[in-house]
This record gives sequence, structure tokens and C-alpha cells, in this order.
Amino acid sequence: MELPEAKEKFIQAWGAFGSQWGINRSMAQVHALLLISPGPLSTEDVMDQLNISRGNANMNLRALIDWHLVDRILKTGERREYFQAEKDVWKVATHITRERKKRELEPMVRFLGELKQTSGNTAEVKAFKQMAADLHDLTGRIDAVLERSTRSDVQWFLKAASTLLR
Amino acid sequence: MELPEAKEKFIQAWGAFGSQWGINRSMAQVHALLLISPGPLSTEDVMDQLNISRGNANMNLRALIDWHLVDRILKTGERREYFQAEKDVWKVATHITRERKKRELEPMVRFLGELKQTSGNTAEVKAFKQMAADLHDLTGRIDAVLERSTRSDVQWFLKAASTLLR
DNA sequence: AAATAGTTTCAATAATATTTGGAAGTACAT
DNA sequence: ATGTACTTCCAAATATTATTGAAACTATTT
Repeated sequence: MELPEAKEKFIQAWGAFGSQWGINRSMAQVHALLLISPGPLSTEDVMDQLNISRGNANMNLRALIDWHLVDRILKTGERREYFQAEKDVWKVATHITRERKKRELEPMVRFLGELKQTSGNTAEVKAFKQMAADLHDLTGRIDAVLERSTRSDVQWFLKAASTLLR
Repeated sequence: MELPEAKEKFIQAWGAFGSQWGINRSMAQVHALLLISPGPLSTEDVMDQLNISRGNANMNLRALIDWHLVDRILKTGERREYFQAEKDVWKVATHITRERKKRELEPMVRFLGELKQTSGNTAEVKAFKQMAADLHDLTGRIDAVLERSTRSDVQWFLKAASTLLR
């Protein structure tokens, strides 16, 4: 396969994959484009290559910066901002994991904890509280595993080990 | 908190959580309702409790069966079908993980593998192939971890161990 | 074999999420 | 301080996705 086709397919696939996981398609596509671009791109480059509006490009670039997946680059003597993706896929995975953990998983764990206090003793209440407790336990464990596996020291260790074992 | 309020909040929260992760809100809500119901429910029960249409209830119940999260129950002497959620949250997590792995992650791993064959030697092609290779490696490792951690024997072992360690 | 009770399908509709494009804002240069 | 080059915001338009509801279908009962 030649580059232009591969590039296009990759951007489409990354966008579709993202939207299956609740990440907006454009944000994933902008990320894909930056991931495979050797150098930093300007907002206009992104607009042109993905055929999206300035507002859309800008909004998603900011969101990606917010997720720590993209850095703002200022070239000396140029006013325009450039954007560059974090290329280390381990870091990418870590940042995505930590953000979603913080924004979505942790609030769910807290909420399930609260539900365990529901009052009553009927069969229905018991089934409810049991489920809340089980889910609280499960999500808490998942949270703990993700916490450990995305700690920067563990990251460093895992990456080094897996390079050696390659 | 009293049951009706807790129930309502749980269904809403599970629905919102699901839709953040690319699972349709109604499907997650039907699942939530069945998870906290002590016995099996009929399509009508689901329709009434969630205020959704028959088509919607039916479609999502079938989808949940497809995901191995819900079983069809036939009561003797009754024509109507009943539905009951798998209550073991470890199994729930396993089934969700395995389905998404199969439907979404595995195709992505294969696709990234293909992209590594892109032809060319420019800086742009090299950056592209490097990223494809790195992502292929990363997604492949994640796939392997999920494969191992959702094997039914491992499930059994983990569940037993974590009960002992509680 | 007709009536009944239930399930499934799917085109139309509604709800939700995304995208646009222009106006407002900001900061640098002249 | 005005013009210029750019960024950000946001209400309106569009696209996408989910939901409805009624008709078609299937299985059971009389």
C-alpha cells in the first residue's frame, strides 16, 4: 500500500475506533493525523488535511492538549502555533487511561459506594445493595489496577523490560 | 437513600456511563434494571419500568443476550419470555471485555499489522511505519493481557483468591 | 383453521452529538 | 493606536444515532 492510501485508512480507522469508545471522531482523527506526521502541524494544516472547519480543528486540538496527547509548539520568529503529538505510545496509553479513570471511573466508584447505604430490608433492597457492593468492589479493583499500571515509575520499568524482551 | 430513588439514580448512572463508553444508553439501562432486579423480568416489565417502547426493549434485550449478559428464561406453563441478568460481576466484566476485544480490538490489531507493510522510504513514510509498528505492538500487548485475564480458568482463580484476601 | 398472545422488524421520527462559520477576542507589529 | 494575523467562542445548522409504533411474523391455544 502507498502512503496516501495508508494514511487515509489509518485516520479513518482511528476515528472509527475512537467513536466506538466514546471519543469524538474528529478528535481521534486529528490525533491520528498528528501521530503520523513527522513534524508539528498548524491549525490550517489540520483543517486542510482533514477537511474540517477552523472551529472544529481548534476545539479538538485544545481537547487533545487537555488530555496531554498533544503539545503546543511555538516556532521562533513565527506567530502561528504548531501542534505535535506525543509519539511514545506507552505515554499515549497512560495519558488516555489516566484521564478516563479520573473523569469517568473514579466518579462511578464513589457513586457505587454511596448506593451501598440504601435503606431497607426487603428482597429487592437486598438484591440492590448486593449488586451495588459487588460493582463497587469490582470497579474499585479495576481502578487500583489502572492506578498501579499507569504510575510513571511502572511505565518506565515496563517499557524498559519490554524493550529488552523484544 | 430509599430504594426507588437509588434505583432510578443507578439506572441513570449506568446508562450515562455506558454511553460514555460507546454503549447505547438504553442497552445499559436495561442491563442496569435487570442487574438490580431479584427475579427475571418480561419485556413489558422492562418497557414499563424504563418508559421505553416495545421495539427498543426487544432490540436491547436481544443485544444483551448476544453479549452473554442476559439469559432468556422460560417459565413452565407461561408463553411469555422472561429475562434475567448474569449477576456475577466477574462474569459480566469478562463477557463485556471479551466481546469488545473480539469486535473492536482484534480487528484494529490486524489492521495495524497490515499498515506496517506500507511502501516507501521518505521521512514521512518512516514516521508512519514506525507509528503503525508501535501501535501494533501496544494493541497486541493489550490484547494479550486481556486474553489472559479473561480466560475462564484465570477468572475462577482470581475470584477465589480475591475472596480469600478480602 | 381461526383466534390469540406474544415477538420481531423497520421506515419514520425524535433526540443527541458534532460541526460549521462568523463574530468577538487577543496579541503582536507598524 | 490601528492594522494584521491569528485564536477562541458559541449559536445555528447538520449529521449521526437511537427510539418509536405499527405492521408483519411466529407460535400456541381453542
